Amino acid sequence: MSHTEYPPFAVTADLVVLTIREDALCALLVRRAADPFAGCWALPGGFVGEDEDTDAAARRELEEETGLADGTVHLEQLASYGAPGRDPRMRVVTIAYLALAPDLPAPTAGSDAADARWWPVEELLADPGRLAFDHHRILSDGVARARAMPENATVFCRPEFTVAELRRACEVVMGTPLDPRNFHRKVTGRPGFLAPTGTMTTRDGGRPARLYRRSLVSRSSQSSDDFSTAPVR
Amino acid sequence: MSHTEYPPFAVTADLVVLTIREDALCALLVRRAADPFAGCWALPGGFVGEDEDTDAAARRELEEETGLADGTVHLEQLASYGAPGRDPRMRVVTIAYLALAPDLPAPTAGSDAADARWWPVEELLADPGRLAFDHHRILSDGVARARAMPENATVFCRPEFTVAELRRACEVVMGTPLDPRNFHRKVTGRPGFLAPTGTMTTRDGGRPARLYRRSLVSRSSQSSDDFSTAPVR
DNA sequence: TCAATAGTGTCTGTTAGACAGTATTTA
DNA sequence: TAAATACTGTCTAACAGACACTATTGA
Repeated sequence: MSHTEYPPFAVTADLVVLTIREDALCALLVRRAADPFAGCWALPGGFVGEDEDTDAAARRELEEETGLADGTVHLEQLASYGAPGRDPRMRVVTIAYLALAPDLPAPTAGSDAADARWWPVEELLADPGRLAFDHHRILSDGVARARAMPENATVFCRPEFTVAELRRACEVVMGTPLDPRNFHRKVTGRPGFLAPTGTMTTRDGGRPARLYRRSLVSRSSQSSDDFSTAPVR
Repeated sequence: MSHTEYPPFAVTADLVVLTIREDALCALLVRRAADPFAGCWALPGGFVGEDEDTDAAARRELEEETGLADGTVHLEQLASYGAPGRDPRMRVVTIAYLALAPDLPAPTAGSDAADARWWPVEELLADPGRLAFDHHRILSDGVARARAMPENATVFCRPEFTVAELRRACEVVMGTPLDPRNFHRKVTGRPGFLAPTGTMTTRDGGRPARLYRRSLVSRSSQSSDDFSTAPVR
């Protein structure tokens, strides 16, 4: 580019927020109050501020939408979407973020959202026309990413959780049943992955189970393989 | 955002183009002709056109810079970079792409580049102040991504290549020596990964080796594990 | 002949996954 | 006691990695 003229873009940070509710992977959607797509369900998000880092904008939107402090949530960049015409008003580039959150109370409707609620992703993915803009595609990409990293299923659990609870979270994310005994061995045998609290609980019934907390050991030292203990077809 | 006002951004598509030259992983850089950072080396790239898809802009820049037709090159989105102040002139959001290319003739200087050449990434990564803007960080992210997917090392090879040539490409990408025999068994034993051409070559010396072509079988059916046959320290 | 590289076979330790069996709670 | 869940042990098939060995070229 040899001269200083560049077309102006609007930039938004949009969120694929996933959680587990009633044994189903769910995504947070808001119902749009204004045109375009007024009344339609869409991913939460919004325009990036003039002096705002795009990552910071994502964190801000996340907190506005869920009320969640950072640290409880896993937040990472997903991808960018910049096809012309994806917003009928103007040229918009969207930077999508993937957020994995523990189960939350009913979400609060934001200022520009008529409504906000959790939807099972299976239902959403089955109907490509349900979401505004190209949000179906973004959601689909986000769910695929989440499924590819079941190691992060700990963020779907309470701060202190049992191995069985973590296993059920993994099962929901992956969509496959896992062998409880192999899962237990694998997950407890990985050094630095789970930190035992020393306490027990009987909230799952049966014999009391040890409670664990997510370990704070640096993630870099761990291989990123999953817990696939799928019992095969 | 309840009203229709959005700060304007410029959007660029920048490229981390990697190839292998003389057994070293190299990145394509251009020397900037204009301010800011005039005379400094930077990633190739440029502003996204008013009616241009961001992905298309990346492909266009790639072809302008390397003269390569699509199909010979592996191109994928890397990440977005949108911190305020990363371009001193104005607010710019950069969508970075990772391109893996076979060895190419000396690159042609573009219209806005005073010069263009390949640099060993090791040298570039060792000096964080060498590149313009935040391009050191982007390059670093791109190299990390490339190292994480040695399955794609075939794009660094000629259209028809031997197992040894593919192995050397993998070794360069991963930075580790690989056992030739185990590598051979693993790579030829993976169904649908390599397509034998039926011809042989002696260009590597010694006993003639079979030539292979990258197989066109859908990638989705393959597990994404690597070829790590590292002989350990 | 030797040197170099291609390609195959074989062994060993680790791991995934299947599943038996024991332990500890509530009803 | 039975039912439920937690946890441990063991077996097997597959696989990674180490390395011996044979095959086929050029010098």
